[in-house]
Amino acid sequence: MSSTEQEDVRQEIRRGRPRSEAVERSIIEAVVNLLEEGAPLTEISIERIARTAGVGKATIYRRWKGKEELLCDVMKAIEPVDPPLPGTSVRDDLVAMLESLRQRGLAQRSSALLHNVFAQMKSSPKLWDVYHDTVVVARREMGRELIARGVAEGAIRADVPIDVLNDILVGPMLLRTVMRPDAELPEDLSERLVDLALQGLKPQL
Amino acid sequence: MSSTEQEDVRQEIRRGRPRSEAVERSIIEAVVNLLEEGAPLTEISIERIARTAGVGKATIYRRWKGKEELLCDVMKAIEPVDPPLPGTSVRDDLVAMLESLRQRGLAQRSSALLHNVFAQMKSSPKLWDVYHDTVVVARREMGRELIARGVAEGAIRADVPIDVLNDILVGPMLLRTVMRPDAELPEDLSERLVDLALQGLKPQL
Amino acid sequence: MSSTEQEDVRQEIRRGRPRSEAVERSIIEAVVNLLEEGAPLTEISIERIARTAGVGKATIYRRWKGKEELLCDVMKAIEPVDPPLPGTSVRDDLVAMLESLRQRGLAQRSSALLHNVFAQMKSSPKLWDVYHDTVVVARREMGRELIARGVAEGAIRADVPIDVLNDILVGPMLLRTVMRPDAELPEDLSERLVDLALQGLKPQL
Amino acid sequence: MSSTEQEDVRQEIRRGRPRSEAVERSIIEAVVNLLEEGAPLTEISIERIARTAGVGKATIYRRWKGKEELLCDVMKAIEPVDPPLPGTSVRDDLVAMLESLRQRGLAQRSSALLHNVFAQMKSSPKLWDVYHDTVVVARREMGRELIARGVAEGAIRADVPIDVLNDILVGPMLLRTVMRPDAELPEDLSERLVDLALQGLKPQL
DNA sequence: GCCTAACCGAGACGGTACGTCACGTCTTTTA
DNA sequence: TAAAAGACGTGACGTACCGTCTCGGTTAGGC
Repeated sequence: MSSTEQEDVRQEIRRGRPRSEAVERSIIEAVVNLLEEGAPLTEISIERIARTAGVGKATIYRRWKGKEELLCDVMKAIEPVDPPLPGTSVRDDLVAMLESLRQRGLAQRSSALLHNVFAQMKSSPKLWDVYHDTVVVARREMGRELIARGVAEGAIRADVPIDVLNDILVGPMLLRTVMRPDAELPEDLSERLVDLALQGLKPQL
Repeated sequence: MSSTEQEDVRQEIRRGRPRSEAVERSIIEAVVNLLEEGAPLTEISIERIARTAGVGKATIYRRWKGKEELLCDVMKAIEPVDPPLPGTSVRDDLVAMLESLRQRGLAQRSSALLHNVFAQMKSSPKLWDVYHDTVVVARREMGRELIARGVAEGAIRADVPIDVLNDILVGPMLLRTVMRPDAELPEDLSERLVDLALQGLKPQL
Repeated sequence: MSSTEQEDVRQEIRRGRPRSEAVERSIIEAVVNLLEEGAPLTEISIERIARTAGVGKATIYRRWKGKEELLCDVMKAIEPVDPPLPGTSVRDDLVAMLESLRQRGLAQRSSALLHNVFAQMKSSPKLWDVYHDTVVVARREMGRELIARGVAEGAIRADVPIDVLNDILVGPMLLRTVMRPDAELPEDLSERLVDLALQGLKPQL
Repeated sequence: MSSTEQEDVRQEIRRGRPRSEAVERSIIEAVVNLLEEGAPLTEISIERIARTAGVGKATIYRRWKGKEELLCDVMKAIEPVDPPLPGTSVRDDLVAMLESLRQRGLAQRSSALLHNVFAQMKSSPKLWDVYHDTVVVARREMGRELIARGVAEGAIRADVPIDVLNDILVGPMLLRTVMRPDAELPEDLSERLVDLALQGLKPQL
């Protein structure tokens, strides 16, 4: 199901030969393969995708309006699902949330595929927007709920807007994974960042 | 001065007609104008730049190897210089550092030019790398020195690697300016972020 | 009745839903309409015909092998029948034969439909061939019989092959109508051409 | 020199790299080769021409607006020049004029190239028009002058419009060569047609 | 005051990809 | 089984840029 027609759920009787799902899959798979070969986004032309997928160009344009829309669907196909939170304590859940970000960062470095998508997803504004609207916003919502729980439990101060608190927790890890692709990501990084955020940077007594 | 020939400083006797600096300027200015008109990076073709600048294509290729290299020089031309730190205290300097980031974020939203460059600078890896190597790294160095001073003065705990501390301070503001272009950036944001980072998120006694 | 299945007259028991004759008519009518709108043959695609006729493409391909065969049937549908000869004299019959050619020429100029078909029937060799084999050859046969009668009656010299005589009579009118679409076709042209051909171009005593 | 820019004779200073005549030649030659291989006009796509000529598509479109204009220039390149008239007598000149038409007809049958061009030149109205305007009209003018001379010399009757006389002479041969490609063209055909036209079809005393 | 080399604008050149259209075949549902 | 609808692989269309390559014409230093 392409992103352009998601709203087509209404029971319009689709006439004529139905679109082949196999074709849809092979197109997305072709993009994934090209990405895995390390091809930069600019070199992944629609014509090459069609050739790789063994598909006509028109078949691609019938489903997506352009390369960007197609890539959005590809991204959705690759994007891993966030793991459930342990739920033992607010602090542990915060650590788990950051840990999933760290894992994603590691995945980017190990998998040629993810690396390519993320490193160059900065490419198109639309692609970035979709990523932002689906992944980022969803995760932010998760963070907000978590922090609200912490505030209610008295573990987190109540005199600061939740969004600011969220940024303070998520920002550092995101800075490391997205903007500093060369930085190390030690195993205990999530714990340290959460604890530092909670306790502050001032010397402890 | 183009990035491709910086090493050409050695006193090779350049014969023939020297390259016109006016041409160089008008090319960069053309890109800036196109960017200001809101044209997405993909639509800014070399041919269009040449047309806008009233210049032959070869004249561009004589100076830069491609669009990316040209854009790197354009970026250098528009990138504002960081303001000096007040130096009154480590806390004030940290606030000033974050404040310069916040100003940049505001500029991106107000100036069509900066907005375009940044929002889509995620475009090309090379462009990103140049930005990273020149601007980001430079600013990180500034942060590192600042924090080192804070540690020496006893204002910041010494048991955490400086890079981690830096990320904790810079990350939240960067998250707000770069990755959440829709978020508000209140005037006292820098102060609040610094203070929160220093004091921690736990409820204060 | 399509040209591809003319030999299908034998009483093969046709099973399943019978082909709709109305569909057949509406397809040919669609072509005629498009032709009347002045569309050049190249722009009359099978898809457009199907759309105009409100018919599936397959329904067309089930009946004709391609556009040319379809057009042949269309041509048969619009080609007017030759009027009968008066039979009063050989000379009058020759005039009547040429007159029917002249009428056709005038029709081409007045009717957008005929004009289009003829002016560009030069299009496809197959279409031309069909026209030649059905219309031209048939008319030639008519001319041959007429001239043979004239020779038998002593009105036409017997020392020249009939085909040559036929060409001498028909050629000038055809040249005017087909190859010189701008030329005038005065009412007495047929008479004058026949008389000139009979009497010769030399000055009369 | 392409047909689209013939009027560019005015001494405009041509700037930029001049168009290569070799390229121009190789394009036309490519079309000629494809025609000689017997490819029907419809199968001779611009892309195939470009491929055969080892040339970019844009290079073709830079010179000609489309396939038709290109074919017009190709036709000019193939079209043989009419031989000079003997001038001994009006009758001999008329025979020579018809003979050149007959030769052209024979050439069409022998050379795969000419055959293809003429047999399918009926293709495009534009191509036909160009042929008409350059070749046909020119030849008609030749015929008109010839006949006017005959009338002045008293060899041809003066009471008939020259154009009609011309059609009576040229029509039969044209009918044979263009519209009846299967007909025989005996060596003495030109003489016989001229003599028959002059003397008339009535039995001679 | 030439000479010559490199510059400059313009634009032609062989390519590649674009997004659209039509081809003729196929695969659905509905009749 | 036919019919309407429309998806499918194919391939041409005409356009836009790519990066390279000529052109005629400038514009400097070195002779």
